[in-house]
Amino acid sequence: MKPKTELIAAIGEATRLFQDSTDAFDDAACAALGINRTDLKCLGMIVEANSISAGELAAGMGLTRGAMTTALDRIERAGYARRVADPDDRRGIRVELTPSCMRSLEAIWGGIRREGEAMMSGYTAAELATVLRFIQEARALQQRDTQRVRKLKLGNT
Amino acid sequence: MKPKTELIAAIGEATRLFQDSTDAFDDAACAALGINRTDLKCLGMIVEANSISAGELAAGMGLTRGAMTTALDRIERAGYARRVADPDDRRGIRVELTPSCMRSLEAIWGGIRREGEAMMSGYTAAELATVLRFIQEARALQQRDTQRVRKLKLGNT
DNA sequence: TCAAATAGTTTAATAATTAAACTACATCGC
DNA sequence: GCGATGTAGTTTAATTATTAAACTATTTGA
Repeated sequence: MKPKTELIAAIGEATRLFQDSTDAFDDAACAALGINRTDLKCLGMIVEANSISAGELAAGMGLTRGAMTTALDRIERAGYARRVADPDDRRGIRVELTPSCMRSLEAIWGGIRREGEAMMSGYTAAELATVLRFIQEARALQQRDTQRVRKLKLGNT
Repeated sequence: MKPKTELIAAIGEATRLFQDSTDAFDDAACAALGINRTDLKCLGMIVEANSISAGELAAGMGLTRGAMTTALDRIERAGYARRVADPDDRRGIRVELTPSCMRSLEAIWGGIRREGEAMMSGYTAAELATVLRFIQEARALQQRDTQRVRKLKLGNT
């Protein structure tokens, strides 16, 4: 077994490479769908929520409502989502994926999801529990540090 | 211990959340530095390479050389990198980080790197080896699937 | 019931990117 | 050596994405 310091350095590097590879995957997904990264992230949020208002979407995306309007115009024109009237608020709309979009997302992510599950089934439950704990701790740490960085003002000293 | 199917589902979800949190961290880093995501990714590539030509940078970023010129203009104006003449090719330039940029990057990433190392030191060497293997397998799988998705043409059926 | 707030759209201006033309230098075949 | 061809980076014009702010329609609540 390698010493811990080496393993720790290797995990740091591997994590960075994994993030790069996630980025490349998302780029390929955008190219396949013929949309940009903003719109892909938007589709992801709609999938999570199942149905979501334009305002909630804008807030979650970190976009202005104006930008959200044009993004939804693009996405709707591409046939991936639809605005539907909000039954509870006549000013509002809700956004839903089209069936065609769900099929496309499945064509892109279905394979890697199934392969990932197969890969993970090669680990013992104890190992999986370790991996899960690791990922959750890493995320918690990263979220705390994001708070710290948000307060950071760099004077470019 | 939870059953494996539950652990597998939980790891999938945790990975997604970790990616979102990485995205949020990078956004905060951009805000602190006063640059955009393109330029942040660019700084990351320069850090990795230590010194890199404009053309290599453009290729790595997936940008045209024209876009690279304007990105480097922005980054140089912000004081984070410098063009220096390539000693081996009088047409070429090489890009390097400024000392000020290195300090800013350390101010942003130094904390999380140290905290990450401290967090990992709470795991046994065997556990770390499992985590490392997991991340590397996940990346390999994702890279194979990226290839597949690159060939995918979706007719939006 | 009317004033203030909210949801979404529109508009004008700005920022980032591409494609293509351009300049300067390097390299390859003769 | 020398000219043809290729390469590195920049410039320019057009396109795309985003913001800020004004605007319309509706809701909320005093």
